[in-house]
Amino acid sequence: MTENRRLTFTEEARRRQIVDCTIGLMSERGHAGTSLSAIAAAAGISKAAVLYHFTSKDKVIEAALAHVLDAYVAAVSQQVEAAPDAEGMIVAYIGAAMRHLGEHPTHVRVIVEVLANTGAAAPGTTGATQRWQAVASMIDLGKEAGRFRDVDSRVMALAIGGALDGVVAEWIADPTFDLDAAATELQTAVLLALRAG
Amino acid sequence: MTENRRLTFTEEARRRQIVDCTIGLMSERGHAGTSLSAIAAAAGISKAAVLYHFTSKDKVIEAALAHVLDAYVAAVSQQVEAAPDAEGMIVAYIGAAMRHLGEHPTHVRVIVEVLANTGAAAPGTTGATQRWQAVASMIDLGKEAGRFRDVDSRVMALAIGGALDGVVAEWIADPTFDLDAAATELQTAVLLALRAG
DNA sequence: GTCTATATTTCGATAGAC
DNA sequence: GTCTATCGAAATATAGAC
Repeated sequence: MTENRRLTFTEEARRRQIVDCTIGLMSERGHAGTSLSAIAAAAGISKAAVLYHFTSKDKVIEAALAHVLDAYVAAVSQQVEAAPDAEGMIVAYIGAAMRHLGEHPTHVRVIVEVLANTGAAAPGTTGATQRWQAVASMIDLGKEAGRFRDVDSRVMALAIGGALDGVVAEWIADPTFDLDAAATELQTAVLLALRAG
Repeated sequence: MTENRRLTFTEEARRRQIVDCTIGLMSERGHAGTSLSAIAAAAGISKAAVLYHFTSKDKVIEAALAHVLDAYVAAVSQQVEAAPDAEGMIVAYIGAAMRHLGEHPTHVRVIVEVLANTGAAAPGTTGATQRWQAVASMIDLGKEAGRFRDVDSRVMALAIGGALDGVVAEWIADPTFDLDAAATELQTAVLLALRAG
């Protein structure tokens, strides 16, 4: 038993290590540009060693995508759930998303690819749909409470998500870009665009 | 002379044909996933034939990126220049951009990649920077005229560009999505977010 | 000037040593 | 159970036929 747990533990550590390296490479070259050899080299092991822990290259990519999305959803939902009303949720969402992406710059490009590929690369979970639906329901909440205009919540949710990506992508390209200030600016703008009256 | 012009003409036609096929493939698999063989097959010629007209695969990709960006800029700037004031320019920009992308769906993914790669794949022209600067100067114009709030025009320009991409990407994934209605919704939202008072 | 045939490298995956 | 050695396919690029 003790032996089993030790093996499982190191196995998980290896998988985690491989996934981390893969995310790093994907953030530089994109998923199609990330070769198995590159992953193996980055992890300091051989190609076949990678393919032992995962059955194919696609499985590695899949695991990396899942890890990135999970981290994003976890970081964001935690903040959103603590908000009292629709406006607070939107503000919390924008703030949490940008903070998370700022703390995990290698995740940004991967997230954008997941959304761009529209589930083709992440079979089962259509990341894009998941994301806009979460924001759309926040907007619907605000509409029901009479705080927001009668907007198309799907369109606005997609726009907010895209705006986030656009701003964060610029920060990736230019690290001197003030991400905190941008988050504040975005929060204000979105509320102005949504508010009733 | 006549012979020279004829040769140049067919040469240009070939290049154009190759570029068109490349854009189609890139829109499906992304730039790293688009192989020289696939391009050649799509164009109905051999790999080496492609490499005669362009010196390397990267040059083909580069030409495709340039073509897509040029078409985008041309379509948009034409509409924007006809607008009388800052608000009209913003509205025209959003409308023209979404109409253009709607008419050229294969360009969408390529444009997003250009921006995501931040010039790494398109040496010389940093597409992302070009794009936000154009919108930012429209916003600055509105600020000077006292029509817009004192926003950070760079942040807002990036957000607007990102919002466009997000909405259009959804339309690609779901063709039943009403792009015209979304454009109207976006125009309204952006003006609300920018307007002074 | 245009493209076929070929060379070289790198890819993802398997079989089998330890 | 873990990884080295190796395979066949597909990648890009070149050399030379027409």
